[in-house]
Amino acid sequence: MSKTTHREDHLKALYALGHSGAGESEWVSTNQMASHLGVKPPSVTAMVHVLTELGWAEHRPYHGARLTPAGEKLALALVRKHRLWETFLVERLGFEWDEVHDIAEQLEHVDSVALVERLDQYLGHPDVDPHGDPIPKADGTFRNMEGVMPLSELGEFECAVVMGVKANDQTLSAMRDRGLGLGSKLTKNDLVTLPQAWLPQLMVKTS
Amino acid sequence: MSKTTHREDHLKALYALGHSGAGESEWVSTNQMASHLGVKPPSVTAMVHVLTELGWAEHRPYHGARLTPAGEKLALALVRKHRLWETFLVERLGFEWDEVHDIAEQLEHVDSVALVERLDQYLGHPDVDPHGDPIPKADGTFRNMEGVMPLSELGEFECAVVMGVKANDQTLSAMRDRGLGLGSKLTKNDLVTLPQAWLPQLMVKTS
DNA sequence: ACTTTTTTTTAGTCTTGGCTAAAGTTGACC
DNA sequence: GGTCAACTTTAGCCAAGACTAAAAAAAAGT
Repeated sequence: MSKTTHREDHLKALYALGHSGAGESEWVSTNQMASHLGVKPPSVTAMVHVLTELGWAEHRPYHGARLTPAGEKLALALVRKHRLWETFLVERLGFEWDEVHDIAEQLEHVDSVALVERLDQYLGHPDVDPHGDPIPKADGTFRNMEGVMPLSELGEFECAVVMGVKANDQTLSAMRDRGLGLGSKLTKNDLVTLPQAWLPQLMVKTS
Repeated sequence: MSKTTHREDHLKALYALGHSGAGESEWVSTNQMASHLGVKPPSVTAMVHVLTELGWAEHRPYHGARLTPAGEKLALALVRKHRLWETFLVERLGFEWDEVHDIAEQLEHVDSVALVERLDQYLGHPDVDPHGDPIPKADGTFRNMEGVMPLSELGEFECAVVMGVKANDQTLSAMRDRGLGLGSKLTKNDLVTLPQAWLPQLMVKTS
């Protein structure tokens, strides 16, 4: 692994372990980090010092470490890359959802802003990855998922907007042929005219 | 870079420098390797010893190194990955052919046989990459490149088709600006109007 | 409050791959 | 054949990140 990759792994661990709860960035213990990364505690201490030096983390000795805002931004970019690649592997290459983590783990360390942005565009700016985890946007914000649900669960509604689609290439292609895409407006009528199999795949929000 | 990535880089250098001519695997000098990899000669000597130990290269001191059949097989797998990723980047993500080398350089080190095979399938088992270089098959064989030669060696001809380009990113970009690409048709007239430096770089076939 | 256990940090070593400087080979030119 | 230049290898050092063992701090138990 490159120097950069090592740092990125520790950043991601800090992010993953510090955001398990709902709130802000929490203090993460050295032991937690070590077992998460499959490494011994002294190695973590050393790397935390490096991250602190870089301004990406802060360290309270014998207490733990947590990301600074700068570190959090970098961690979010990594999460974004990871989830975009997982989405690609499942939706385009046909992997199963449980096969992609290790591969995405490698792909996420590829360094190219242009690559990430083109991949995002190619995938249709997905809001969530194949596991249902939200994909951060380029600016580090998450799409507001408030009120977004499958069309099949919507019940009574007048007008809804397509916020996302969970379907394979073939279905996506068929949907596109019917003029369906992100932002498409749907009415009650579509509930009966659209193929019934699509209803749970269309993530929508009333408007 | 990981241990593996370093070894792979040296394997690829041995392959690239040892197959510039048409024939078999040639002896490659330490200096050649070093300048190709952007590294000092002693570092190359050390890594060649490692590759020798692994049975991937043989070393004649003060003479050079070359791949063993086992090493060649591994190198071909890397070339395959590199060219498949380049094809993906250009054909699916919309990159220009002069933008993709550095990214593919990173992607080729991702370790997953399943990923390469699915990518190959996703791209429709392409025979050549965006530069026209042949993509080795999984078994290490190439498509037939019969009749393809540099434009500079073509001699008399009426009409030729560009089958491949051997140039760095800058030159590729300049070629694109002149409307040159894979499949471009050339006439006798182009021999004088095109930059003379390009003639040995344009791999063509009469038609 | 004191002792004991757990956790964390520091100290020191190993591996890998880079480097410079020096020594050894090769080969070319008189 | 001898000398000199170029190239290659060896020797010895540095950096990064892993590890073990030992010291230091915090937490827990009595």
